[in-house]
Amino acid sequence: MARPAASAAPRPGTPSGATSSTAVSSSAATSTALPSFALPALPLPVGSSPVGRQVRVPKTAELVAGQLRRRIIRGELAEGDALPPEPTLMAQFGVSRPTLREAFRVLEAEALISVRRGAHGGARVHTPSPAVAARYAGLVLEHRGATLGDIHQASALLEPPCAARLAERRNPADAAELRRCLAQGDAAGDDVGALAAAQTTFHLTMVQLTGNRSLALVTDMLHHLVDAAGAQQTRSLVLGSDADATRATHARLIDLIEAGDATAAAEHWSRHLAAPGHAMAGGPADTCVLDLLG
Amino acid sequence: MARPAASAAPRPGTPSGATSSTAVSSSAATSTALPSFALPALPLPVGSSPVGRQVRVPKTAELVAGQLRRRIIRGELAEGDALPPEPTLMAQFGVSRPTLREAFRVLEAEALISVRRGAHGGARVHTPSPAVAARYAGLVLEHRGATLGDIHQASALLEPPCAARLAERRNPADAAELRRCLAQGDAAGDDVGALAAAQTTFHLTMVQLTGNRSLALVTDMLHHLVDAAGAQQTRSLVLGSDADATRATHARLIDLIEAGDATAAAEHWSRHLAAPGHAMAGGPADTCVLDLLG
DNA sequence: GCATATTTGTGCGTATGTATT
DNA sequence: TAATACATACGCACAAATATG
Repeated sequence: MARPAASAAPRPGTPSGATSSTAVSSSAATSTALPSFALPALPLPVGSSPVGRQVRVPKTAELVAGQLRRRIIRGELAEGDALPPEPTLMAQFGVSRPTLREAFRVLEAEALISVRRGAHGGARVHTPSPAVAARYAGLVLEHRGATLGDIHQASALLEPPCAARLAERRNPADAAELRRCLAQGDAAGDDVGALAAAQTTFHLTMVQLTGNRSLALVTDMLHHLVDAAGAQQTRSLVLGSDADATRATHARLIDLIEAGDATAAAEHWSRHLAAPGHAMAGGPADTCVLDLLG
Repeated sequence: MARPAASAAPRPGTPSGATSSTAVSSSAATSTALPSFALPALPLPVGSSPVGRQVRVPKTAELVAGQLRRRIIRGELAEGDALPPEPTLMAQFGVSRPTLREAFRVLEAEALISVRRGAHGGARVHTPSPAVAARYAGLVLEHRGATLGDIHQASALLEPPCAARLAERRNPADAAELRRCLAQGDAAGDDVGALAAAQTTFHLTMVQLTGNRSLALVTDMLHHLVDAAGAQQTRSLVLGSDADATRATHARLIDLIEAGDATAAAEHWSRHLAAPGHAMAGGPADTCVLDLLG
């Protein structure tokens, strides 16, 4: 005997009686409050050309995590929303507690939820953050032995074209936004942390104004990585040159953008990023391999 | 009673008697074969300026996953290596099976291990792949409503400077490597899948030859995303223009690199990526928001 | 301080899949 | 082809830690 009530969901993945692929999708609540989700037929990620593809039977927890993940990414579950308590979710998904907890750990590792215990605890939803994307990219880079200078070089190659694009379109709002970042740095005063953050924000904002979300994300990820790496090891290099010089350089970029001189803006920014104080190009960071995760 | 043997590890995270931060680091094996890892004092990822930082007590499974993850990233565990069976790991880490399984699910979601059951099954180690990094970046982008065209624009802005750099340094080996990619595409023949793969490889190789691992990773991620998105929805757009034209364009880039004309190479590549056939700039993909994960 | 709600970690049993014989 | 042994997958129930009011 044992496994007396294996719940309604008959372990998807095994081709039992799943003839109708159209999920039941019960219209709202019947009487008990268990309508929301149910594990549908698995998508079976078959790939490309070779007809026979390696099959990887997805574990139940993976399916549950996938369901919740999709709802979060789609925006059906927004930042701060509370997920139902464990017993409710167990009933809704038709899985046991260990399985549900496995799904929770996965989503928690992706920073898509955070689980607190105690009264009024439970799982809370979070917006997918560039920091997590950066973390995984950092894993790959660390495994490949990339250096800190490598990452900075990438920024140095990526950002100048963005500056050029801003100069080309010559939108007054862009310059205004950048000046606001400049002011934010001025307001930082003695707080070196706030000053560094403001300078990072300047770079990121510049790319964001381009309007390209992918470039903005990549830039954000790269800056996250230098922050994470720099926080661990070489805390000294940060702000190598004095703040006044960088401020002036940033201000000059805004002028060039306003003037509409694309090539000058790109070249200016390229020089700025190659400067030893800021960029540590060819400097010590070039030989300093990443070591995130302690 | 119950919880009869809570094992040696007294649940790190609780500041019990962890006065000595230097881990014990037992010198190899004592007598029984459980020497390898033990959960050390948690790193406590305290952040930046504000002294009081939000504390997030790490779950045990998270710690176990972190240990294994680090060993994989550091290269101590290489591709294909088999992890010990569950009972052994349970003893080594001093955790129960559900906890260990939670850690397994996390690492499996990160594609750092794959667990098969049955005889000679168990967890097998995998190299961190750009595909996973791309998946998480894709989550962020999808949540932010980025379009397929957005991603392509990023590539279009990122790759030309790489072409310029190759032209500047004028290394014969670079041209040779690119010609090999070209030949690979020629060998594809009628197989459109192989042809598309070869063309993607050309782009990626071009960036890889730059020597910058971060740029290579980012480029790889972007291409992974268009592949994943394109595989789902608009399978038609792929290879919009005929293959001969793109082949000629690719070949021309090699010539410009060999000639050492950096600006021409960059401009040529920029035009190539902006071409409607290849780039779908301003085309239908511009309004086509990402929809990975079904 | 105490009651309550909620997650956390654990032990153990059964089911199922996989390779070997 | 069938039997068998191995290893994970999933389930249930209990005790402990924890945060709220």
